[in-house]
Amino acid sequence: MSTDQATVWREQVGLVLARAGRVRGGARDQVIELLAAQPCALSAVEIEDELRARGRPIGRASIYRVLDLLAEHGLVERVAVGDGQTRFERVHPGGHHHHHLVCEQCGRLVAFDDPGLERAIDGLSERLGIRVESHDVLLRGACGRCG
Amino acid sequence: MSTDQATVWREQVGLVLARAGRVRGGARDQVIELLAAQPCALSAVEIEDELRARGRPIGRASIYRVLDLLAEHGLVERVAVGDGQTRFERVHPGGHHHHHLVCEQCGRLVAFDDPGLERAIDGLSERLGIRVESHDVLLRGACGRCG
DNA sequence: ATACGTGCAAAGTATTTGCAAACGG
DNA sequence: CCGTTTGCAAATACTTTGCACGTAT
Repeated sequence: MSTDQATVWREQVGLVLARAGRVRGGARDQVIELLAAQPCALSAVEIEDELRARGRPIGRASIYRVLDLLAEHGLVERVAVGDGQTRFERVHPGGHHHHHLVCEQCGRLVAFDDPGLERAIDGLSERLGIRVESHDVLLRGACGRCG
Repeated sequence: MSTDQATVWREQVGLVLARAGRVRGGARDQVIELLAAQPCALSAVEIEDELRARGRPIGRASIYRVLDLLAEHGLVERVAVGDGQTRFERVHPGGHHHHHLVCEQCGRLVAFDDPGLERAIDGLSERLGIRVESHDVLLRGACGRCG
């Protein structure tokens, strides 16, 4: 068995979808393959452009349907950066999740994680009398290259 | 002088816009008045609906222009919740900013703040070698009423 | 008078949906 | 075969822009 992150995720996706009675298809495989190889989140439009650039053009509607399907099964996570585009990135079973910095200079999306931040957020439930199911942190600033 | 939050903000807006050479207008005053009275963020569409319901219909384009103007001058902040709508809420000079919880049951947007969270985020700049200009935290879960 | 403000209609962009054809098991 | 998947085109939904007219100072 493989421990490579991309491969693990690809296998996980295959399992979950098969169990859900889904049949494989060319378009979906392409989207999954592309997402598996990404270090960070991509939008539907970015996926469309990238696949077209690779000579595997796929209908935009299909891309949205694939992303919806993956999101329903918790295989990808929606990342809202605040420009009018929703981005998607793989979610790993273990829960090892991270957050993002949008670089205001180069526009790149950079991932990071921080245990202290997670701890601070975990403490909120109790302190505020709410139940927190999930959370997102978005930073704006300058990335390591631009800073 | 008033210390009421809503009034302070309204006065601040008047000052800044006057200094920027802006002339008052009916539509803008309505939007500002509405935002001043809000406890939390509103979208352009919500503003339009609310003003229409109050018998003061205003063109949607004007609402967007007013919000853009206010945002340019740092008088409102954009809040992205991840449904395809941008929301806006007043920003206070002192910087006393907060974050949001989207209740998955009732859909309400609830504000909260937490010094520990801010501290954790402030520490990131150094630890990650990036420069953080601003940040947003979005929680999903159940609010006090629904939890 | 002059620049700013406003509304309407049209354009733009991201996303969703309907439907018929192609495909997988 | 039969249900799933796909692509296309059309429909939505939010937001932006162009333009003619109204208004504040």
